[in-house]
Amino acid sequence: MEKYLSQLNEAQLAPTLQKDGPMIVIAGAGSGKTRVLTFRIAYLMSQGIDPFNILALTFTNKAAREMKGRIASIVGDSEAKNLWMGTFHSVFAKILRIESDRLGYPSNFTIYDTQDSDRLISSIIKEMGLDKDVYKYKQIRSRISSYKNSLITVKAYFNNPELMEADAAARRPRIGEIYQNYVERCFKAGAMDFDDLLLKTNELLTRFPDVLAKYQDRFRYILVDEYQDTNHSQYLIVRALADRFHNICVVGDDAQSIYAFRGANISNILNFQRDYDDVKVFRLEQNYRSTKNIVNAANSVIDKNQNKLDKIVWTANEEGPKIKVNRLMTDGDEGRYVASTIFEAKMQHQLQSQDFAVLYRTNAQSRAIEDALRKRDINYRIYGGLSFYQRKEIKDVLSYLRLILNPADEEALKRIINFPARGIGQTTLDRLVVAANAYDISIFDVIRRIDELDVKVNSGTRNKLKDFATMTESFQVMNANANAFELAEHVVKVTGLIREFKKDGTPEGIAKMENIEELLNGIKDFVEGQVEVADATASLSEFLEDVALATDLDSDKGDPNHVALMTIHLAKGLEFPHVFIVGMEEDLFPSAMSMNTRSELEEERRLFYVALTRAEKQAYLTYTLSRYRWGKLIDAEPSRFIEEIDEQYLDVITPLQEQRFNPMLDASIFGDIEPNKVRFAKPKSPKLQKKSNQKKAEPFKISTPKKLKPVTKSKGSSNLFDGKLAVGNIVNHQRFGRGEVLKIEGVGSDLKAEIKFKNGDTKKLLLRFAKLEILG
DNA sequence: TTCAATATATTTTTT
DNA sequence: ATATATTGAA
Repeated sequence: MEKYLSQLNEAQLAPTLQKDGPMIVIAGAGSGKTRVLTFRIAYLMSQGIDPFNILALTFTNKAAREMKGRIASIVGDSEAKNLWMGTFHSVFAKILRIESDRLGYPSNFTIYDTQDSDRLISSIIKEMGLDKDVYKYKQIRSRISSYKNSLITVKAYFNNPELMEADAAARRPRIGEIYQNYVERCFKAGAMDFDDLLLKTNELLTRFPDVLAKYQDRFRYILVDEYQDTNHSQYLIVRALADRFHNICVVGDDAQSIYAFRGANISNILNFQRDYDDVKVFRLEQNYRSTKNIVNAANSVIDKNQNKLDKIVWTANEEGPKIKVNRLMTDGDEGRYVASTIFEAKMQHQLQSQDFAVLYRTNAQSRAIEDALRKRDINYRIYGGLSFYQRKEIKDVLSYLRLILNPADEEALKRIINFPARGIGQTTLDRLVVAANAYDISIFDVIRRIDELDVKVNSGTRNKLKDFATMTESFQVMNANANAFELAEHVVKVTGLIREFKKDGTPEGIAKMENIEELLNGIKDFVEGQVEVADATASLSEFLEDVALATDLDSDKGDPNHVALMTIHLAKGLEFPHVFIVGMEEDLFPSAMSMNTRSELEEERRLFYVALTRAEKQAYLTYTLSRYRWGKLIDAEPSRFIEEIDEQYLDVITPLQEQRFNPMLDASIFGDIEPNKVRFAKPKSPKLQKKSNQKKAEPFKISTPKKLKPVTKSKGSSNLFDGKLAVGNIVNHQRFGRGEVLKIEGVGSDLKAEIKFKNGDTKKLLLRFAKLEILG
């Protein structure tokens, strides 16, 4: 153990050796917090703490796996195996299965994913005869989710006039009823959604003191990673479990809190010290990951946030190159720029694909990057997005398996009762649902007992339904004797799923076939890794649980030497030598939907902070002048976050690159500029200059060479330094509208104008970025 | 009931 | 642009 502890610095050592009592570790980006957690657990065990008594909650299953592996290498496999380690969802799903009968759930309850929830909510809205344009299922789902995460049960909802009034005021007075129906239907289907896994755990611990006592006694030492991203429901679970021994260690960084949108409550970490007496506070402020340039640049950004804990992240690493900022014409160019830069960097610096990551705000942005990388023959992998297990064909197979385990699972049944087509259409299904609700039994039970119930279906359909039930029951029989792989293989054959995709013959159909094969292989691997599980049913149920809670990050398939493409959210906790952050544009990053309140904007800024601090050696920022969104070419403006970085850390690249990546540079831009349509540019550095009148340009028209003038030449007359803009001018801004110039200040690239807009807002705009039009 | 054509929404992030 | 949902004809 000593040998390992010597790897830690003083700041890391202190929390590692703090054995008992409540403690918080405020850990800056790249400061080695995972190390501290790992060694602390190993240290606890070396001090004689039984691994059965340690609970470690992580943000992803992958993080848990890796940490467990590292602990195993210190204390040995057999000991490490007994640790309780995983995400909140996976750990408490396991506990809920053990204690399910207390809550009236079957132990093999289904876990509904978001799609299942959406479908159920949609059908409830339909059954209730509500207008689906008023009651949008996604909004309802997120509403229900936030109720659950705040522990507002249906009963609590109806006891809370404020909530009901708020929903009524939003012209959706029947949300409560939808909520109630949704909860009842989930219960009837023996299903829990993601939020239920936490909510029901809370219910379990509150309603049954003996259960609480049991787990309090078991989990004598609790560690929570990424504490800044816990929601209220998770907070209460942790507090309840830690209430007896107070051996609670939370680790996190308020500057990296990026999940408020799904209920994470940053005050959990900000207020931790109030929750317990004698909280020991540790700070890890030395960054081991990134260069000085990156650390300082990130600090200069996060400094703009008001709501934060005091912390100074610093590094002893080398200065490193500046952050490269590059402007491109379109998202296609952006992709090509990224691909070429990676290509060249690999050549010049002997780097590998795995040394690079491309991070973006939204999944939709991966497309252009992907295309460019593929053209350059650079290995890449897209993380997140539509995960493997969410693909239609995979969900269909899984639905059959789910139905075998839990015949009450309504969403699984609805998915596959007529796929492959067996003549059971919507009308029939609607009648079955009505009957199921009327008799208060599951749809599957309606089908099984169709002859004794009053259901209006003709005899042909009746037989088809019976065939379906018989088939499913035969699978159930098989499940008792076969392992999950044998069963899945059998199901895929007997149901005709394989045949369905084979006869398709299209490339898509073939891809689906391959996906199903991959799924079967995955099940096979899983079964082989589970040899010690004697009960075959257990293996299927565990597989389904793993699948339901799996993150795309968790699987490590394929060639590991690839460029990683992912959203910034997914990149949290990861690091790469070279990181591209693309789409640095207003309305995209920060997202148009997150600019309404200060706290939303601060979360976006934290997100940018997370993105920057992923980079070890070199960060690149790119933005475009226009980008395809909703299939249309939309003008873009550089993100405010670029100008929030202290300029000394930036290296703005010349727009000459533009011509290289897009020879179709539109030359007409400055030709048809209207006399008083003037734009302003940073005078000494034309690099960040933004052209106006993008809409008039025809990006796909190939210009004649003589029109291909360097961008910098034409700008003379439109340059601010010609003294065109003065205090008192009336200007028009693309987004803020008309306004009056109150003040001009700053020099060089810092030249700013304070403008009072007609909506009453006064804003200070950096002229290098602002797209202004002088009206008089 | 099924298939094909048309309409509609989607793009904020995820366990 | 694309995927899904809805509608209408066979």
